[in-house]
Amino acid sequence: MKYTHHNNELTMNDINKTVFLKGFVRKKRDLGNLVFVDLRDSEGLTQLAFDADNPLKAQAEKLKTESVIEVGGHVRERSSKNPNLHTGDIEIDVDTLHVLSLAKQSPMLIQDDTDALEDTRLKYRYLDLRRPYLQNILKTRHKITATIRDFLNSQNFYDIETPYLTRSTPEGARDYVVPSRNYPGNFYALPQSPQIFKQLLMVGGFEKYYQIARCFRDEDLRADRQPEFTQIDIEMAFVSEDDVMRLSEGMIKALLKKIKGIELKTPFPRLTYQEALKHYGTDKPDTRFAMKLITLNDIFKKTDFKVFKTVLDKGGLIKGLPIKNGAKLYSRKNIDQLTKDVAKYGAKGLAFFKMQDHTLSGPVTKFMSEAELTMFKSITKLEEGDMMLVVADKANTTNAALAYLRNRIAKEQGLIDDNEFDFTWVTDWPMFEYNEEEDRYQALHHPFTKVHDQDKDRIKDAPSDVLAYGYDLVAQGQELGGGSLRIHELTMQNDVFTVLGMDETAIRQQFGFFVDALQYGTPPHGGIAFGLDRLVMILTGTKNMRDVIAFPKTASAHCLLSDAPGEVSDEQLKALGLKRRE
RNA sequence: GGUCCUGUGGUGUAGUGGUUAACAUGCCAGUCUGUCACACUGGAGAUCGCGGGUUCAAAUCCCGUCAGGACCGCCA
Repeated sequence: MKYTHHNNELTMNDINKTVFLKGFVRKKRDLGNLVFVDLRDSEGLTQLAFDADNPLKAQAEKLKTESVIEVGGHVRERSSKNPNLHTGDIEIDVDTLHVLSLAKQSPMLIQDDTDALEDTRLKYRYLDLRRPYLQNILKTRHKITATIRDFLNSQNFYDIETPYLTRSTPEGARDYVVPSRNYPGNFYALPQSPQIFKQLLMVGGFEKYYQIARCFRDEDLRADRQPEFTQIDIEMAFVSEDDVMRLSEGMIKALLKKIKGIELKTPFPRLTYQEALKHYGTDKPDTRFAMKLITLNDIFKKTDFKVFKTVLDKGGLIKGLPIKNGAKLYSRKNIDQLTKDVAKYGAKGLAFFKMQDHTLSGPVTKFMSEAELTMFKSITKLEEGDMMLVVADKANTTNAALAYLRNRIAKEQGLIDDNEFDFTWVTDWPMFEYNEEEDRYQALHHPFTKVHDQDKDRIKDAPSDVLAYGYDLVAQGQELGGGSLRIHELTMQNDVFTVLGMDETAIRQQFGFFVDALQYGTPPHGGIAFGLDRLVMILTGTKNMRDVIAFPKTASAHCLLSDAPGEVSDEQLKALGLKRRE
């Protein structure tokens, strides 16, 4: 099929040219003795005109919406122009028309303001994808990956693929698992990330590696989490934390310039993990607005207020979220609602303090001494009309609840500028975190993260105090990427495995090949991985991850288009050595 | 695993105990020479997600179930 132009191209400069166009019939306007057809392709719209004396007019009247057609004709000036359309000054006087593919009635309107609900859109994703909105996002996604590849190629990185069929490893997310035909009863696992393989590439002597790699995690989903997602995976030998962060900043800077025309300032600000938690209650703070949390433990050291006293006796945390002019903005009823909403984070209550008529009021003030009130005012620096929401609970609960409130209230009060791009590093992560339910330590980042030099001799003695060379890149309150320097010495790696509760047998069995590799000369190395899907969301202003993926899955990991997952035949099961239960 | 929201012509919605199940859009037919959300006239199109229960009577109330969504847990 030949065509001479796309549908966004023709203008007054092309008058009288003979052209061939193709595309979908977007809309037909039949005025009786005159028929107009909007022709849509991936680039835009062109209007076709069929006059009263055009022998093709009868055929045009019968055209079905979304059919694929091919037309030939010549470009002419419109007698009434459409200033909203790039090709709005011209139209095509058609002299050949072929229907290449007849369309039956579409289950949804193929326009940006489609009225279809998301499950319909996912079932007929190929129709949904015709909408300019999704076309533009996926085109931007392409531009983003192209820019990233250009940037990393220019820095002498090699793009190397790693296996999708690999080995299940303990720790981390639940694996997607693939049965082996050659080894009945054994399974491959799809990678949660290329972590081990990219480290082995460093051992293999490649000093700069990257890959835009698919990753798979069989966990419950969210608006910003899909079961398969894409990472921009980077690893480098002989580098410091600063080297990796500087490279990442260069890449993000190049992206924002190319995609948004924004000149970002580098280096990005840095916060330690401890600072982030202290000021924002979360390891992924939205730093586009202030509203820093204030720790209030000191004020209530000797309090008579039972709720607070109990919390402090158990080593808990009392923190406040200051809200400028909040005293009038938030009524008792509003606060009751916030209290309810914060319960899902485990917070059992929400106290408030209001500064009105230069007096501190609130349900807790009557339990406070004059000295405590004075101290409260001087620590919180509340001004006339301000309010403070206070949570007293286990540290994790207090932080989670207040971090939620901070984001929510900032949104409600319009404190967030959606066009502001704010990238921040969160550094100095603890190596381990204690899991109370399972009564064991877990790696906060992953078990291959290198610990700070000054901590390396006390990994086994004081796991909770050990810090790691880890760094996350946070933007708009989302974790965009994370990385670390990696362990390249066997002793440190073994110490970490030991803290994680693995004895020598377990280490051999699960990571034997990896531990072996470390013993043949391992360049010190480190790297980072960015969530491509989230990056595209931020750069296209999309709230829903499904909109940045061509064929996404539902919140229950179901593909409505192909109806995956589906059953397999008894023959297939037999070949794999598998049996159905019951 | 848990909490909450939603499910009504092709599509999106209205309908809180008795309606001819309403509206918009799309679709079909007709009129129309400058539309571009064309306009106008007429028409077809609904097992009210599914199963059970309450009731003289259920789209509507109750229970269960399925599907979609948001969130908590989970996601090294």
